[in-house]
Amino acid sequence: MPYSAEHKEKTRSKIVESARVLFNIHGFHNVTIEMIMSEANLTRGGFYNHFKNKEALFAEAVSSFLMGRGAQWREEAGIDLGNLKPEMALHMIDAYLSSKHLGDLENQCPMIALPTDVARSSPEVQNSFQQLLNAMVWLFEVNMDSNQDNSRQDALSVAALCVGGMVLARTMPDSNLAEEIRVAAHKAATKLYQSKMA
Amino acid sequence: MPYSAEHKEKTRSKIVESARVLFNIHGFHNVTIEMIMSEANLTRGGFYNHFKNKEALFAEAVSSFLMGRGAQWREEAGIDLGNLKPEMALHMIDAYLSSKHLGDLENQCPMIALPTDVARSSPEVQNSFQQLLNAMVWLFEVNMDSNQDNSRQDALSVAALCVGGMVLARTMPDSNLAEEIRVAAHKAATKLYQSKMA
DNA sequence: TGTACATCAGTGAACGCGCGTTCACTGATGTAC
DNA sequence: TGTACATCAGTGAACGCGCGTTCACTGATGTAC
Repeated sequence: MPYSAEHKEKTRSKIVESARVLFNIHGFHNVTIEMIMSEANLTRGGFYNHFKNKEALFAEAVSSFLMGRGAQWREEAGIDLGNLKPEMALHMIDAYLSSKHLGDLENQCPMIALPTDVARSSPEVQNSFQQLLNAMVWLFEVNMDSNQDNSRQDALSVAALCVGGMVLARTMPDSNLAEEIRVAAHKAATKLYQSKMA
Repeated sequence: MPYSAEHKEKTRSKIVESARVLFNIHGFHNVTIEMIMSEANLTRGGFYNHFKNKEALFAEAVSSFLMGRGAQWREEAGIDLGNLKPEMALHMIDAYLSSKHLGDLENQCPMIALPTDVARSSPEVQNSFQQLLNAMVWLFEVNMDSNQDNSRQDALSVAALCVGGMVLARTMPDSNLAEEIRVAAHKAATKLYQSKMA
């Protein structure tokens, strides 16, 4: 049994991570297997030792964000899932709708970078995407005052503001307008969340 | 001077329209020149009599929505730009965040169908996209009470809710969740607009 | 009015490149003895 | 402990298909006379 199982697992993760970054920046169709593998310091032929095809990798790349780079995001924003407090959802909104996040194409949330690609991809990819949204909505919802009505509805709306604001800001060629959108969505999301904050 | 200028203009529009529909449904990369031309009852070679390349057509397809199929949308929703009334912005929100709009992939707003493709495309395409957003924001802003503060900010937020809610709803594989998002965004957008309605 | 002509929108075959995928191979590693 | 061996992760060349783009051509149309 040459090469340990950990060895294989490790190169596999390297591939997933370089794919995540490249897909995020360039989009699914503009990234080639060759690009992904060479970014991971491998050659293209080895790809199929690890994945059925390009689309299967896409699903993994999207879902890897939640526990990978997304966890780092949460940490930097002071969000501790083991010890949640209602202010932490505010930090999430701050971090998500920050100009840093807008400019960080590499490590941006895939919901901003790839929604269109995902919508036209396989169910596996869409499920990965849905997990991301569910996690985000959960964070808002669980920190809202459970005595108030419609907290789920508002949690969903805050998520729509976060994603919608960033998707639009990312696409505008006029960066002043992009900033306006980002700031507006940030204020609206904060206000909406605070109105229901536990 | 064989073939009238109108003749050429007519087939040109036919190409733009079939491109708009196909891009909307399948995304930029999944549509071929061959598909576009045969949808317009033409053969692929003629394409370059009308457009510099595929991306130039993309820009036109996106911007054609505003005065083309988008105008039809507005009409059906009872929005008359020549005789605007504040309720008409509510109708816009209703129509935009309707389940009909969500399911109508062909004639959906390109901001929902194509944001990711546009973000990675040429400045021309991005300008077309920005026009769409500006038009939407303008409709909200101009109908808000100008005595109140931050009406532009709220207009931008309503737009972010409209687009974000629909982008997310379109991408969810779980259609119950998709509906939840759409309805939540609709309520939030309506409430936000009404709070500033003129 | 009818006919020859020039134009150019439209045709369809061909080109050439790039990319996803396959495949025969190689060589690093862990194991058996 | 050292050596032969089996495994399989990784290599890199090749395949084959599809697509954007080009090009020589054709034939429908408006114009000149």
